[in-house]
Amino acid sequence: MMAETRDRIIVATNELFRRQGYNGTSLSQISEAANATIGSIYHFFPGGKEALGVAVIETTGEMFRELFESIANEAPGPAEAYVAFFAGAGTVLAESGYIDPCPIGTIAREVANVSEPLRVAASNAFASWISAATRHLTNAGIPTEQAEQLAHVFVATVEGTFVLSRTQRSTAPLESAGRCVSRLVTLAIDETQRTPTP
Amino acid sequence: MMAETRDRIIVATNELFRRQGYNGTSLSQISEAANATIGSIYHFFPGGKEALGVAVIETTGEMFRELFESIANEAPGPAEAYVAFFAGAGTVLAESGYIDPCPIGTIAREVANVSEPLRVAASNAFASWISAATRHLTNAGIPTEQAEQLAHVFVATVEGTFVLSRTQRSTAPLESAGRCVSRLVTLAIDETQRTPTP
DNA sequence: CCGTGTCTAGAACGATGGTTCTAGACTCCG
DNA sequence: CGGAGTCTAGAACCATCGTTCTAGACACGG
Repeated sequence: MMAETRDRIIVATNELFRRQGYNGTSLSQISEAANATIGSIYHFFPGGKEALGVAVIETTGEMFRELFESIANEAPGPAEAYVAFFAGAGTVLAESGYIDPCPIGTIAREVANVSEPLRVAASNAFASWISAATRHLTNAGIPTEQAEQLAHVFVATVEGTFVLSRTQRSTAPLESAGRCVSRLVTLAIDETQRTPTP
Repeated sequence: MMAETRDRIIVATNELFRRQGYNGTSLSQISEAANATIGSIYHFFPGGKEALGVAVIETTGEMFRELFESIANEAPGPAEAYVAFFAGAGTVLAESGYIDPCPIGTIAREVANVSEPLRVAASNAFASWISAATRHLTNAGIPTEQAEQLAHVFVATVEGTFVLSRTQRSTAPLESAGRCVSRLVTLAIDETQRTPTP
């Protein structure tokens, strides 16, 4: 009973943040969307809106990391994984009427210089994605340093295409990004195989 | 006299939006930072905060497009241009204490589903960057379709690395992105030269 | 000197923001 | 029953939001 309401609050907040950002969303909106009174929100998140934001970032961060890992595991190869990831994001984006698929980047840009707790939460979420992608790429045989570089670019491109595709209401940037990231990965693997580890 | 105040308002608003986003910035803050009364703001922007936001996006959009073009012209080759662009962005970011270098992406994510005028302004700004980059790449001999794809990825990566670098307070993502985008460009040019246009 | 147009000053408006607080309702173990 | 703990209801708080409005300051051609 208790976790149910808490989860409803987080889910509703997540969607509202994705649609209108952190500062553009009021607690009364959240209360209405989650079918929970403002008193309930403060009961579960005594730190108020900021604490709720941190919880949303942490939840979403884990969710995306798991999503990436499951797509990476199911894909026939590393290169295909990235195409599949961007393609999936495109479908979600278009189906939702071009609501932002990810609240983390939005919140980060709004408050990175204003709220340390929120900035740190976002930074941790990104870091977990980067290390998941790095792990995935080193498993494919790419040397650590280069894998980290590619992982950075992957995460950055994800966030960047979300802005671009959403603003232009088109999935074309996502598709381009999938192809390009996948090309970078195959290129790195080819190089590795030409010069095998001594 | 008149254009002076108007410019001061736009410059101050630009910086405040970069630091705290659109909804996180109040007109009273803008008024104070620009040394202009709220009456002045409404005199120059009768459409209120939204119209001011559109003006900021348009101004910044042109500024970045010109910046890209001048860097592209000065660089010894297409590949070097992108490394230089990301490196320059990194310097600006670090020097400013990791304030967002670009208000457009922030505003876009906050209000793309809430304010059509702002969404359209952001979309136009991005489109102008994409077409500038596409022009630059086709001039280097890359076929149109592939040039457009690369231009999409370039712009998306710029916006994405801004979020990432700012949140993590590190210029590493920007450097990785410069290297990777530049590698994609040289790769495309190499392919073009191997299979010259019939 | 006058008056027209541009720009600024700042009070006033209703609405809503996040937060706090006190009661009340519910569950569940004894 | 009963009472401790968990959760909800909703009024009340002050601050601030974006916007509007009316006066006044200033410049300048006649």
